[in-house]
Amino acid sequence: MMSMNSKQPHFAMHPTLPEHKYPSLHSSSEAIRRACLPTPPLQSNLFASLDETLLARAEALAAVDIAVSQGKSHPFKPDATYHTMNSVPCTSTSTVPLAHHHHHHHHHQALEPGDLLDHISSPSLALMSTICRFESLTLSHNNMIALKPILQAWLEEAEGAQREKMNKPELFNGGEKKRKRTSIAAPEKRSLEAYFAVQPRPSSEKIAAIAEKLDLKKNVVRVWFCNQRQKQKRMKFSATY
DNA sequence: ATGCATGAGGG
DNA sequence: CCTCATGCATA
Repeated sequence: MMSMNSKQPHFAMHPTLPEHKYPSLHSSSEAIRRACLPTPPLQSNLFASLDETLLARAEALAAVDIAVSQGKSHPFKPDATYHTMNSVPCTSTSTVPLAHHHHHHHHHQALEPGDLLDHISSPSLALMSTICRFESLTLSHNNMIALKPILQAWLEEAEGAQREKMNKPELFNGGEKKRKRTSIAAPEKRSLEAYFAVQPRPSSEKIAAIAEKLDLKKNVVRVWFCNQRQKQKRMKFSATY
């Protein structure tokens, strides 16, 4: 109905530092992406390359509580033949466990590495959403391929960062600004979809006209079309398979 | 789980 | 300007 978009011109002014939480992930992202581009499009072997163990390990790290509680009382089975060593005995890894199941026992032992794991290695909400899209097939093919090494790298980085994180004194804290997400109302969204159906790539002037008609910022409309095109491509891909 | 936003890279 | 991968906020 009305313009519910209460957004700031943050694209015109971003005074503070972008704060990279995962610099290693960022830098490796581009490198891996470019390294994966010249690879032949083997879509048939897509899921063959997506080792279940990789996702399983990521999910296990995401729910450290589970892995910890099980890791403490890890019973070695003499009859089990695990030469691959990375088989985390977590909860069968069906889907990403968003909830935190705290099966913490009150062990009064002297030192427990589990207590360390309990406070760190939060996989960050960003990575979580990526994992979600990974599993819900809302990622492009190239993206999926590129993500496999990234996930692998993250696993190792997380292991190394575990002790560093808890020693962190939280140096610069206080200048946190939340990004506002514009909410496009349903009627406006339906209009945009109608425009998109006839012209998925409108010109700058057309975008401006649409923006004025719907009482939205031009950039909001432009970004909406960009995102809509991305969504369109993903849907085409997932419809193929 | 998904919608809007950002940023790098390409043209 | 775009696409593409990804992040952050939200329903």
